Amino acid sequence: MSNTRTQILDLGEELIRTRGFNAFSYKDISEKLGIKNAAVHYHFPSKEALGTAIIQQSIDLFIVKEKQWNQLSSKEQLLDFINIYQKSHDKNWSCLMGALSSSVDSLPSTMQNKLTKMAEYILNRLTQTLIEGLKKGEFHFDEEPRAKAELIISSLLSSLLLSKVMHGQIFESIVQSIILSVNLKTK
Amino acid sequence: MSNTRTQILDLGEELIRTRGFNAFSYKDISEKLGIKNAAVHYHFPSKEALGTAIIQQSIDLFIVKEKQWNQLSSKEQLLDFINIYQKSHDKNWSCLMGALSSSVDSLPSTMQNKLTKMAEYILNRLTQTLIEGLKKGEFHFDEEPRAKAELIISSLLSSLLLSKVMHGQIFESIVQSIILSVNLKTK
DNA sequence: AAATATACTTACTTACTAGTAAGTATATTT
DNA sequence: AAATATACTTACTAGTAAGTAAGTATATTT
Repeated sequence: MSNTRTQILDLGEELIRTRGFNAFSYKDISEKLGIKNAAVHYHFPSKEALGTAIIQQSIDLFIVKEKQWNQLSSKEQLLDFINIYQKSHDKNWSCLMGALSSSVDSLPSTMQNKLTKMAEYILNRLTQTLIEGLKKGEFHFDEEPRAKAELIISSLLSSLLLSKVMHGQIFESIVQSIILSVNLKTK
Repeated sequence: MSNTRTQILDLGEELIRTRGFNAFSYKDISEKLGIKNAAVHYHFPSKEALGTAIIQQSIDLFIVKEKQWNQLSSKEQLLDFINIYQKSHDKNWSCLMGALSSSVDSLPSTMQNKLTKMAEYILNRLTQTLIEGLKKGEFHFDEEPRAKAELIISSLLSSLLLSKVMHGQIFESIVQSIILSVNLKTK
């Protein structure tokens, strides 16, 4: 796998997560990487192919993370999950799901389907972490684990989006709320 | 104010909330309304002008709603707020904030600024409702009202986005979580 | 050494984008 | 009745979009 291909994928992801899928062009990528737009088409024949590859890369990355989770406590798994969003927040990027779901009706169906798979994959995995953490007594909450997972993912996704628009510390505030709501003692 | 102007505003809002600001053109609007693209430019000289007018329309609508709230209990205010999102969910639309914040870095600064104002306006108003509801004993929760308002807005915004991508009842599930978390007895 | 595969560039096409200048029909005001 | 304002259409421009066909330099394989 060439370096250029990786650079295109990474820059494409950045552009999607800061500007949105429909707000960047192959020219944006080729100029920044010092290549011609046809070179981008060489690696990714269509924007649809690039888009799906970027989503797939994100899924692959999560699968790697997930494997590491098996060695961690449920509490550590949740904190590691939150940390993914923390890193995005530090760069003032939204998450891929937040970036793409808002314009999903304008996306090619291959991207829509991959996005659906990604969402369900991540939600299922976080639900699993919550179920196990409850069983082991690491978490304490009354809601259904799946509903709790939906709430956690939703609020993290939005807090990245709203951080870009609002002043104040909404991301930090949301993270605090999440941690309190599963009864984790972090101090 | 002409009917065409209103139709452009409404269709523009629909396009933003289903496809995103960068995924529609004046052609999409003119064709659907049976007019020429120059007619759209007559009412809104630039896409930036159209975009800011759409955000402003949304703010104006919220201000009207807000005035009605003064006659309602805090509980009713919250349910009415949730109902705004319910109506969007019924149409499978995202909210304007969710639709625009994800691509905020690609938007003209006038739109960015108006979006910031809208976010802070709505968040302040919901915080006020929560503070009053707490004081009057209509709500029961331990968190800071502003943090609670952030969590409610975030989770509603995201649940609209994720509804477009995931199967299942995430919107309904999130609404239930919110209602439980302020200790409203709805039954 | 020749053939082939990889990673591009050059040069282009077609289609669409926002935006504009000038003209026209109709309604409203003076 | 004439002047003006409103709400458009016609016809265009300049720029950008995604995408492609054909060529080239370099590395790898046979």
